[in-house]
Amino acid sequence: MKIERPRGTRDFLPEEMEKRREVEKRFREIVESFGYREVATPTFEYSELFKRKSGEGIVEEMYIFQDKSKREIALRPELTAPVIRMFVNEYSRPPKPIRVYYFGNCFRYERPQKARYREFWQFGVELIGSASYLADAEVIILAYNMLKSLKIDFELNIGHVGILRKLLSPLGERASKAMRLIDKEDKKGLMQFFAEQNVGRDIEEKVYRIMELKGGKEVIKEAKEIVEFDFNDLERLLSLLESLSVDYILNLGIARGLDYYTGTVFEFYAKDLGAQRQICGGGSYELAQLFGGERTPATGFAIGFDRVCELFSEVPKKSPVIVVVNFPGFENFAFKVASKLRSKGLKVVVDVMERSLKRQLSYANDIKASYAILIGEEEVSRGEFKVKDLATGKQFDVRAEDITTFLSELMREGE
RNA sequence: GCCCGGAUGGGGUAGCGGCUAUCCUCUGGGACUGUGGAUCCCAGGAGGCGGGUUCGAAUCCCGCUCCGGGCCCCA
Repeated sequence: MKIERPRGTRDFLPEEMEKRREVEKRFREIVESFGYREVATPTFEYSELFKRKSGEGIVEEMYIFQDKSKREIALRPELTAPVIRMFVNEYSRPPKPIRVYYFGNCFRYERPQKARYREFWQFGVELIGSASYLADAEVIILAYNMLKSLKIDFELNIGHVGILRKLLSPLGERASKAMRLIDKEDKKGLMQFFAEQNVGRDIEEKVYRIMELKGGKEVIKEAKEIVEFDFNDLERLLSLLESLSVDYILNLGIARGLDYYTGTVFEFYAKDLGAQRQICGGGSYELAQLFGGERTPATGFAIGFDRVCELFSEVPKKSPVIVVVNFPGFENFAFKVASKLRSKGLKVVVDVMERSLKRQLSYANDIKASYAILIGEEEVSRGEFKVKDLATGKQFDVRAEDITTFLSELMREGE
C-alpha cells in the first residue's frame, strides 16, 4: 500500500519549485529595496496567541495538539500574530518604525478547494510604529509593486473601517457585531440585527449607503454627506497613491470583523481564480497590547503566495547545463573536469549510470543540456577535450587547460 | 458541517457485465563495442479500499477513503 499525501497538502516538482523560487526572488528584491528585513518565527506557537487575536471560534480551523508536557500547541494559521508577539517579546527596542518581512508556511484545517490548501504560504510585511497615513501608503505601494512585478491582473480595493465605526458609534459595544455582519456582507443578518437592537432608521439607512460606496476619489464627497468623519488622511493617502500611478478602487464597504483594525484596510483581488480571489489583504491595526505589550500602531499585509504562483505564468530562465560524457575507464577525468567547471559557477552533470557514450548523449539531450564535453582515450592522450554544442551539433577541440575559460565565455555569449 | 463531480500502469487514457484489460507517453535495455534527437524490437508497470448482486464485476449496487469544484468560513 502506498502512502499518500495528507489532505490539502502538495508536493512541488522541480518545475513548480523553480517557478515558486522565481516569485519568491522577485518579492524579496522588492521588499528589501524598501528597507524591509526578513524575520522568521516558529512553525508552532501556543494556541492562545491565535485565540487572543481572532477569538475562540478559530479553534475549529486550526491544527491544535498537546505536546508531551500537555502544552496546547497550534500550527500557525497566519504570521501577523507571531511577528507581533516577537516584537512584543524581544524586538520592541529598535528605532521606529520597524520594517520586517516574512515568508513561511501556515496551516489551516479547512475544506480544500481551488487555490486553498491546508498547508499554504504567506509572504507579508509589517511596518510597526507609525500611525501615519504615510505608513499605509508605503505598504500599499509595496504590495502593488510586488504583484505588478508578476504581471498578473488584479484589482486593488481600499477602505477605511473608521467610517462605518463612526457611524455605528452610538451602538457602543454592539458595533463590533454589526461590523462582523457588514464584513460578511450578510445583508439579511444585518437587517435583523438592526431591528432587534432598535437601531434608528437613520443610522441603518446610512450604513447601507456607505456599504454601497465604491469608485474613485469622488466617492469621498458622497460619504461626507452621509457621515461626519475626518477624511483628511484618507484623502491624502489617495492623492499620494495617484501621484505614483497606483490604480485603486475606493470601497467603503470593506469592513473587518475584528476590533484591532484601526483605519485603512485594503484587499487585492485577482481575476481568474475561482472562489478564492483574494490574493492579498492588509491594513492598519493595533495588536501589541493584546499580547501584553504597549499599544503600538502598525500596518502590513500578507500575500497568498500559492495563489499568486498559480497566476504567474512566465517560465523562469534556466541556466545552461553542461554534461560531461566519458568512455569507460575515464570516470576520474570526467569527475575532475566537472569539479573544475563547477568551481567557475557552471552547472555540470556527469554520468553515474556507467552507460554507453550513446546513452550518455541521449540523456544529455533529454535533460536539455547545452553542451557536452567528451572524454576518452583520444582526448586524454592529446591533452584535448571535445566540446559539442548540442543545439547545433558542432564540435570543437579544446585544450584541457583552456576548457573552463572556453566554456565560461560560451555561456556569457549565450546570455 | 453541506452540495456536486470523480478515482484504470509513474503521467495521460480506452473499455462500461464475459478472451491474456486498449492505446499514447514514460522508464530500462537492445538493434548500433567513439557521438544525442528518428525508427524498429524486447522488457517493466494499472481498475483506491471493504462488502453485496451474479456462473462471472474494472464495469451494476452500498459503505468508506481520497481527489477536484462550489457553499460556509477566510484570522
